[in-house]
Amino acid sequence: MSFQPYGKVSILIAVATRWLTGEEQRAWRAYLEATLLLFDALDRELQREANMPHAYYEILVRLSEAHGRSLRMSELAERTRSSRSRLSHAVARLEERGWVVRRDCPDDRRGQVAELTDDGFAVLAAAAPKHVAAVREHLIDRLSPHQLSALAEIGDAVVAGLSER
Amino acid sequence: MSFQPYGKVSILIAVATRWLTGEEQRAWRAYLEATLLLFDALDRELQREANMPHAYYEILVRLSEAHGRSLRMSELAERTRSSRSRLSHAVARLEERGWVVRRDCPDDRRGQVAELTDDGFAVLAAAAPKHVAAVREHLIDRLSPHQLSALAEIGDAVVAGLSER
DNA sequence: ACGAGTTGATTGAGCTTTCAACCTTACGGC
DNA sequence: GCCGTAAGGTTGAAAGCTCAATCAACTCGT
Repeated sequence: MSFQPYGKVSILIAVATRWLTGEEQRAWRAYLEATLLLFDALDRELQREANMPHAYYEILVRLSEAHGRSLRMSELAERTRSSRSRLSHAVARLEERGWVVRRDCPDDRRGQVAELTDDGFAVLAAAAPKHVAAVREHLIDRLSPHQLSALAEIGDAVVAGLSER
Repeated sequence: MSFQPYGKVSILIAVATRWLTGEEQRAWRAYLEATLLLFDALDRELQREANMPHAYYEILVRLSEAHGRSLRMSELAERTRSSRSRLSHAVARLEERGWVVRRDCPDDRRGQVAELTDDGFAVLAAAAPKHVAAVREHLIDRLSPHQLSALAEIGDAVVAGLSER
């Protein structure tokens, strides 16, 4: 019987590990596999059609939805679930392309505000239809209404556990 | 009314885009957010505890489960849902660390076989408990049995759509 | 048996992400 | 007001991933 890094019952040195049961393993692996495939597909599609990775698209999305199409860097980082460092680098690239501008924050001299430019908005508007179509084709349209709401609840449960401090 | 890159009904130049409905958008965003948070957490945990990214862990897992703890590169790439290029780079790093060895494939002279070493196995065995605990804590234990089976089915549906040639 | 096309795998360049270090500015207590 | 600490944000280096190019070996049709 070989070692099973998700499923084996194995008495070891330190703590008794609660390995995954068959059902749990099946769910985790299906989810993992689906997510790898889906994100790869979406990333490739966006790269091909709009010349940006998905993370950049999400930055543009969040900015486009914000009042004045602008957000504090820290706020933008939270909304995109990105590290500050990642966001800093990404916004620097977006700024080079003229899709975003950074300005000083009026009420906090440490702060920076990122704002979506008209060019950036146009790029987003041009990219959105194909991206949404891909999300639909690969995820949404493959699920029943019941599965769709289950997915939302599952997502919420996971987010609730991880988004605290 | 502002542009909504997932949800707006907008008549544009070329094709009528089927934007996401409120429900659909909610599911997609919850799933997206959950996945970003979860994968980040798992990656950081693995990096901290075992000094490897999650993709490397999965390579070791798949090898550990295979007959003779070894697999053709192309087979390993498929099972880990990785590109060949990514796998090549990754196995090169794993080989540097002595966790994997590559040898020529006996029946196809183009082929390479990756094999998990004893060291690699030991590293995997040492990393597994904490990794499984993290998967459990952040995902599995937050879901009801019903949600768990729903997640498996959702995953299967998405995989079915994307894994075809 | 031979050439065209395909498959298996690797490589290097360029880009993104991570991590830790850093600087500046704000805040809270005394 | 001053000091210690926390918060906002950036930076550079190291590491991983992607893409296109490459090369060798296999397959199939004729």
